[in-house]
Amino acid sequence: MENTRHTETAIEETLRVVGDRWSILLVRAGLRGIRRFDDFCDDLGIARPVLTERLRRLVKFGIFERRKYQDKPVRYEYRLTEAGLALSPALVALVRWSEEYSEELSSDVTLVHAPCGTELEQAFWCRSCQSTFGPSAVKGLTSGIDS
Amino acid sequence: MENTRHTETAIEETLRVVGDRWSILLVRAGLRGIRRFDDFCDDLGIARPVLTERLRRLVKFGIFERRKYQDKPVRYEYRLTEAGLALSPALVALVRWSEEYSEELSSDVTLVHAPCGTELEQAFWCRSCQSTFGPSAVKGLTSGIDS
DNA sequence: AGACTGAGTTCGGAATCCGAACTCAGTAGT
DNA sequence: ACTACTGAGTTCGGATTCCGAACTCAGTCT
Repeated sequence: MENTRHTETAIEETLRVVGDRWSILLVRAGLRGIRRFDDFCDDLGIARPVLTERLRRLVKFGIFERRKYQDKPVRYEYRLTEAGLALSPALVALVRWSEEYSEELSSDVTLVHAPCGTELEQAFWCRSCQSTFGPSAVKGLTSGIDS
Repeated sequence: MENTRHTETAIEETLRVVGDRWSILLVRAGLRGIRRFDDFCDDLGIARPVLTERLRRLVKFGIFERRKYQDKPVRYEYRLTEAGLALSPALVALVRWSEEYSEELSSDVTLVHAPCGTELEQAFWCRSCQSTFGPSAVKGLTSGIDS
C-alpha cells in the first residue's frame, strides 16, 4: 500500500480556494449572468463582508475578473474568467447529483442537451478509444472499493 | 428576465451538506479506501472534533454509512454509500480542473482510462443523439454568457 | 437640498475551527 | 496483575470566521 502522506495535493489546494460554502455558488451565479456586487449579495443571501472577501480571493486565484464598467462613479463588476467557466463540469456534476440524491426540497432546473432537449448524462471520454466510460474505469481515483 | 429568488434550490441544499472545506475531501479519502476514524484523521489532517461532526452529518445525509466491523471492543468504520460513490463525477471534475488551472503546487495523480492508460476527458452524453458535447451545449446552466 | 445607487467597510456578537489532552472499553505483553 | 496500547471518540480554551445591521463615499437624479 502506497503512502500518500501530507504533501498538499492539487485537489486539496483547489478545495481550499473553492471548497467553502459560497464559492461554488458564486461561480454558479456568474454562470447565470450575475455580475454585480449587490446582485450576488441578494441572489445568494451572502453577507456583504464575506462576499467582499470571497470575491477578492476568487479574483486572486483567477476565477473571477474585476472589471470597471463605468467611470463617472467608478463601478466594478465581476466576470468569470476562462478558468472560472471551466468549473462548469464540476457544477454540472453537483447539480446532477442533487437531482438524483437529494430527495427533499424543490428540484432545480433539469439540465438538458440544448439542441434536442434530452436530459444529459455525464461521462468520461477516452480520445484514443473514442468511447465513453464511467467512474469505475478511471484509474487513479479509487483504490480497493468493494463492498 | 426570470426571477430566481430565494427558494433554496437543490444545489444550494447540496452545497450546504457537501460544500465545506472537508466533506469532498472525505469522499475522496473514502474512494481511496480509507474507512477508519483515525485514518481519515491523519490522512487529511482534520481536527478530531470536526471529523466527528462531519462524518455524522455525511451519514445523516446518506453519503457515508457507519458500520460495525468488530464486536469485542465495538468498533465502527465509515463506508461510502451508493450516493457517496455517485459524487465521483464531481470529484473528477474538480481534480481535472486543478490539474489544468492550479499551476502552483505539486500535480496530483493524472487520471486515466484504466484499460488503455490514456488521459481522460470529461463530457456530457446525450442518449438520444448518441453523442458527447461540452458545457456550452447544456441548457439550464448558463444564461447570457458572452464576453 | 434631499433621496438614491453601487460597492464596499466597520462594528459587536454568534457560530466554527483548531490542537492538545482526556475518556473509555478492550487487548497484548511481561 | 500491571502497564502499555488501540480505536473512536469528547472536552477543553483560544483563535478564526461568520453573520446582520448600520455606516461611508462618490456621484447622480429630481
